[in-house]
Amino acid sequence: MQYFIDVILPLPLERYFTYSINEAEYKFLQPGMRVAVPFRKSKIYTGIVQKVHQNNTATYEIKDIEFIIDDNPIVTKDQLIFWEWISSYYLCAVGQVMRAALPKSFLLESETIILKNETYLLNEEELNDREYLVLEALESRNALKVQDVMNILDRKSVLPILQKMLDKGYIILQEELYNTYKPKTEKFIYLHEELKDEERLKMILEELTRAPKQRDAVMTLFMMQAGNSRPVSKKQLIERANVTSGVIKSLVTKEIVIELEEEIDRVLDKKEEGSGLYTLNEEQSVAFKEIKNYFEERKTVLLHGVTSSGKTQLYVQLIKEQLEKGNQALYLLPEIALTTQLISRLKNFFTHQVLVYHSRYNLNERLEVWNHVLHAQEPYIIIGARSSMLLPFKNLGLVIVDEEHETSFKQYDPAPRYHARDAAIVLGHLKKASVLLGSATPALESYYNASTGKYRLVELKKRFGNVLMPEINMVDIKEKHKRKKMNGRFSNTLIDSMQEAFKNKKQVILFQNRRGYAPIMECDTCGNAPQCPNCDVSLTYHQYKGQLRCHYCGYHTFVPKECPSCTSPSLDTKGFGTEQIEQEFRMLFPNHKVARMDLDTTRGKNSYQKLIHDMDTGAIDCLVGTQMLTKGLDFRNVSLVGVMNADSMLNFPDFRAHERCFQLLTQVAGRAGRTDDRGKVLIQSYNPDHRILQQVSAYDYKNMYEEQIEERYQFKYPPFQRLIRITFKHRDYQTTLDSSTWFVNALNQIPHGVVVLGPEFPPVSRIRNLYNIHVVIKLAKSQSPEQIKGFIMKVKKSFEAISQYRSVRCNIDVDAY
DNA sequence: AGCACGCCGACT
DNA sequence: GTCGGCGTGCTC
Repeated sequence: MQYFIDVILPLPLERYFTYSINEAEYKFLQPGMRVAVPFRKSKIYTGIVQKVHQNNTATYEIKDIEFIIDDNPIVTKDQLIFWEWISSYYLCAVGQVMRAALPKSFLLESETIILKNETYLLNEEELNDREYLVLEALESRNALKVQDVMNILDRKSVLPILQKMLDKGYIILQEELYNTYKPKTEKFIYLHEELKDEERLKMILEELTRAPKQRDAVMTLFMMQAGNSRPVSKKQLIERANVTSGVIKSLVTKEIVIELEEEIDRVLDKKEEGSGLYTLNEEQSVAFKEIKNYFEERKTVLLHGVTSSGKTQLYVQLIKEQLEKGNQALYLLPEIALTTQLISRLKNFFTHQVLVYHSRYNLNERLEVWNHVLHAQEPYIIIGARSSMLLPFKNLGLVIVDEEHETSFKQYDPAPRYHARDAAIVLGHLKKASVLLGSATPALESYYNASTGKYRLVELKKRFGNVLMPEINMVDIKEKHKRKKMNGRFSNTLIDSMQEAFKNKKQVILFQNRRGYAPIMECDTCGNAPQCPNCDVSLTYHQYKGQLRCHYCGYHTFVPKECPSCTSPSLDTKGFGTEQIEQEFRMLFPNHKVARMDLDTTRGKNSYQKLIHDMDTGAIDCLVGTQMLTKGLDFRNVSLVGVMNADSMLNFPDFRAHERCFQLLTQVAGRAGRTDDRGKVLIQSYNPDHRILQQVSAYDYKNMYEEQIEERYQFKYPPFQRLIRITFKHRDYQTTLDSSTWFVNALNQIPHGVVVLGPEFPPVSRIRNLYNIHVVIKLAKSQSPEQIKGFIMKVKKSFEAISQYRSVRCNIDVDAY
């Protein structure tokens, strides 16, 4: 009898790989377990068992597995189904989904190790220089990695040399498997068993009279142990007893105390009871009941609640109910919204364990979260970004996607290019869990789904505590310029309102969706503007750093003193970014503190947290920032929000530009007046009568929705048609164009009746020296996406077989954002 | 993807 | 000759 397994490997290959196993392994192995398998010449990879079976239809030689890694599956059956769905819907290999889902620490990979062959008696005469160098290095270090040999010989290709040395018998090559996961340990100190009774303890203490520090330590330990069931860590003891580790060491030698190293949990902190108990107000209670009714119908619910209407309180209640039933609950948020403040606030609400999962977690922490979710000893609430939906849920009862309109829920690179909101709904179906989408400015797609009955709509129209929505006013800066009422980028209206806010000891937020000082530096004489050498964009002027920077590839140079083209010294800037606003603020309000929040100021590890903290404590009077400001920040004392220029957002060449502008402006506006007093918002624009700006100031989401959805219908965009975007990238212009043209022609030869647009250069057509071309496929809802996707993959396969186009990168992005 | 293999031009 | 570049095929 022969036995086989099909294995998923973490590679972008469109198939499973079959390995043979023995009978015992056949009985033991289950889908979802990890196995180490040989792959290619000598490498060893980690695979996930997808299927255990006995059908050998293979025409090739099947290898045996190396060994089994797990005793129990670490990936659930539902996950395997989910991976399969992601792979087929978003057109990528299952292996890529596996890569994205599994914490890296789960993936053991082998590395070639070079050892000296001790049994070979070599004479130095026969060695050439390189061989001598390698063997000499092996004398001092008994093992080398391939990388080490590269460094020693100072050249790239060392494998042929090593191969020769292997043939001659000088060295031995070995594949070493790495397991990067290391449990975290901490040292704990226990009183020796025999000293537990007080009599003995007293004796010891008397013996220690001549060592007062040691005596202190023992007493402190005794007290700490008495008042607490938890073991005392060495660190704690040293701190409390105010002794050095040497003191503890002598106590260990005297066998008065015992030191034990124990594994500790990285991700579950010892839980103090959750305290935050909310009572829902009337509007919230009604919404709460509605949501629960719709969940009974097994419908996805869209919660459309104005900013600061208390959506979070509803989430907390719904999650609590699930936890009480013993279910897990998943709370998805955009990465940037996952701040320490928010997480600790949420943790406060729950008596149950809270697990957090996002990109700032290191590999070991992620692995521990995975294991906790998988083994689910008790109900957990999992708070996380996009990728946390790929965790091994057991009994998932509820998924909440907060700020569901956020485009960062769509992953772009690398594949799988999935949308966490859409995939969460599929996950919900699979796990029979309820799904709630929440936003103050829902994505048109979601609102459309709610209006057609695919989802159910629940609304919160009032702010919590009956705070009024901020008053939004337009400032016509064309007019202001004419009347000379502008001071730099600030209109007199804005300045007056800021003065008033500061007078009332309130804070101000200024929004400008562009970082740096100015997006373009230009020569007054010849009009030349420095471009990025690698990308097809102008360099942004960063005054603070004295640099010109490219926002696409990170290229930067010093600011030239004169025009590089005509040597004229009169260089000027065009447009403006947050740096310029910050600078002008300092001139206008020299007595007030200003800070800037954009990618440049939040790069450091804690800088983001610090800005939020300074804002909370009032150390900052005014915060200038980019759209980073809009992501779920909750400042209590902001009374005024100023939008420096709304026009750049309106003139963006994208069919979602208007929707995004509405969302962005509504979200920044929502930062104003979140507590008692009514906040104020001023939007400066050259086009104050623009429909979108009018809709923003009137809080008329409905109207915006109806107009935009009409346009989407007219021009055949989502949600009426699906978009699949194929991107071609290559360093050569002509190759990029030729290859994409070939692809479009091939697609058009298949009778399918879908619209293929392109090839077309996107607005920034060269990034990091790669030319980009887009081809967009528009799919009517009536057309079978499976069939079309099948066609696309077929064309892609033929495409990849063409040798001239081999080096062209070709990405498929389903439901591109 | 990523790696071995093989072919080719450019050097000591 | 030998080094390193790049195109091609293939992974159970």
